[in-house]
Amino acid sequence: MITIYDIAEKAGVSAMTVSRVINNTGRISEETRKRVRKVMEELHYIPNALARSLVSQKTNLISLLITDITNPFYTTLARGAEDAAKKAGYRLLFANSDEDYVKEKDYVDMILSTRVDGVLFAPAGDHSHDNLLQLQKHQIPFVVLDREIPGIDADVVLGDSKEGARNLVAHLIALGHHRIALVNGKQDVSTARLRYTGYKEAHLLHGLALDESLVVHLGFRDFQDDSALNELFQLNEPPTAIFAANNMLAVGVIQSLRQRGLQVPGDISVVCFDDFGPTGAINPFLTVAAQPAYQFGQLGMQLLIERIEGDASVESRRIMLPSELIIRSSTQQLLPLTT
Amino acid sequence: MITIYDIAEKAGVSAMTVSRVINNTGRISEETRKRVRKVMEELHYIPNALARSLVSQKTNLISLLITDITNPFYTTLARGAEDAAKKAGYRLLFANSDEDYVKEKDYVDMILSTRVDGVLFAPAGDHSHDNLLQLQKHQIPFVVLDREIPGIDADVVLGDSKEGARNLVAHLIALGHHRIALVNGKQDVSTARLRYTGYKEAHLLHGLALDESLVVHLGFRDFQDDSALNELFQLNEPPTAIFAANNMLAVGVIQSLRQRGLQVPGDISVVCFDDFGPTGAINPFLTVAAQPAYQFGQLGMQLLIERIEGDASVESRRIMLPSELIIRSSTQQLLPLTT
DNA sequence: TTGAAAGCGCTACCAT
DNA sequence: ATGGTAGCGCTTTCAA
Repeated sequence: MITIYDIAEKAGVSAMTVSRVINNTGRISEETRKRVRKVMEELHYIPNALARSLVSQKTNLISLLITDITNPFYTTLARGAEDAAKKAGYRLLFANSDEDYVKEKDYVDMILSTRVDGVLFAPAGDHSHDNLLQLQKHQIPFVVLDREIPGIDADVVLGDSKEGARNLVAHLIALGHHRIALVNGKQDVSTARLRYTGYKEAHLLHGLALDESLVVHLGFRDFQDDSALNELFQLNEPPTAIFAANNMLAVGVIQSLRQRGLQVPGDISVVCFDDFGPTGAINPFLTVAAQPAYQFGQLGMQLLIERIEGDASVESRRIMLPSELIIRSSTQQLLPLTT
Repeated sequence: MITIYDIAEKAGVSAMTVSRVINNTGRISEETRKRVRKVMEELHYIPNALARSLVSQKTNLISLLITDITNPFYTTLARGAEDAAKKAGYRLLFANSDEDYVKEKDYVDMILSTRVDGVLFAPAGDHSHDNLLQLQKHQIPFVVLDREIPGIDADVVLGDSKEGARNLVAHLIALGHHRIALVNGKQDVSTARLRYTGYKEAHLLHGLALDESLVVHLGFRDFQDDSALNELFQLNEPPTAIFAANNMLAVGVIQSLRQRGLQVPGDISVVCFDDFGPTGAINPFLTVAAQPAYQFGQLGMQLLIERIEGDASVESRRIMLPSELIIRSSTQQLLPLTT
């Protein structure tokens, strides 16, 4: 491996001078600079980031932890984060927790030993608390994304889950639906709780009675089989519309409905939180509350870099991004029953 | 920051003993081991991977370079790579070249200075040659994914583009289509070339004349506007079917057809290479040649780790994964014209 | 079973 | 404008 000493020797200067040329620090004569540069190129010299980081205590690495890399919401978010990181000269260390607290903990350990400069953290849920605390204890700056964790005071970029849910359900109510099922994520996730709240608020607001038998709690990725929907359709008065609390659940719901021979929106209307990314454009079908995923990543990264490079003692910031109600063809006016 | 010296002092041993406890090397009395372990926990000690790597010359980092993180083919591939890496104790340094040779070069420089143990490299195209050579020059093991690069001798995991294309086109021909357009990626990408070859072979095989005016060369992500399709529909005998050379192009094609008021498959059939990941299940619509994306990543990572840990002088391996023809509702029998 | 010394490749600090 | 020295946190090597 070529080191600055190899360069120094061949260029007839000291290692320090080479270091200065690499970092553009201190005063170096134009002539020396050129000579050193030339030798560096001849020897195909590449600075060793490891050594550099060890002494500078700065890795220029930021860890991005997401919960599901196959979910377009998170990949779009990742692009936003990546673009912002690159612009500021940071590399991304990538991790995927799979909505699993144990995997998440493993990654936190990795992150800690890697000495990243900061972490962009999309937590699996409330129990991520301990993992976040672990970061805090070791003074690693982080920004929380998408899900708020009770008891953790940190910069956070959130979507407005309550309002988005309210709009989605209000839209269904306006179409005449009053038996609206909610297929939700687990209640240890703030977004699931808030979407539930929004769902309830919309009912309240429009004078609709709540029926808890219409609410199904799954995990945001737990739509393995559709037995969970069985109860829904065995009710005396089954739902005429379903609100899926995120895009992955919506995929499961739609598949399940298809298997049951139910047409969307003919037999039942469906809405969900989150859009489907670029490939969703192939068939813009579902009525959704679309979150600005790219901005989640971009803004989060900006906040994080400010923390890293600026005054770390600034008060925590809380950014809430609105979602956009996009009405498509999965919802329609409820037709009067011909019973 | 807590170091092994802090631990050593508090435990009343030398730093070396602490190091041995951490790494489970050498012979240590059970008593000492326990004492050291206890102090490490009390002080919340986390080994510094930087320092460790600097001396061991091993980072346990593998860089995964893909061309498009919003493409489900690559995200599914990434999951495969991640799972295999994790199993073997490697972390993933993530990079996204955006099908851009310059971005790719920037990332290669980063990779080089980071001293990763290896690179899983999905190249932008033939001109990635120089970037790959750069890795070779610095003796970084790598495995090439998805696209073969002329002049680069390395392990490579490929899909069978030629056969997949042949099957897709043969399927269309069997349905009675004989005016089949190809909307392809750029010709500096091996998969685009091979899909073109497969397209031609299918024509040949089934005694169909080739018409170059039916072939449109875009980039795999360059479907900004649909003017490219104008010529296709101004032909005397416009196509009755379109073969999009990958999933992202298919999205563009479908959108464009919709804007032109053409029904798929009623007015025109569409097929493409690559499937659409989990969210595609919401509306399994397109007839595709689906590649085993997860396996691309998993196998590639396995090959890479073998290279890193095993005998680096083993001859290059070339794995070709078949694609699966999945017939869905975007293709139908060509109806006789009623002119 | 344990420890001391040297050094991985680089930069901060103090000299000149 | 340039160089020497020390040290970042760890492991390798040799010694006890």
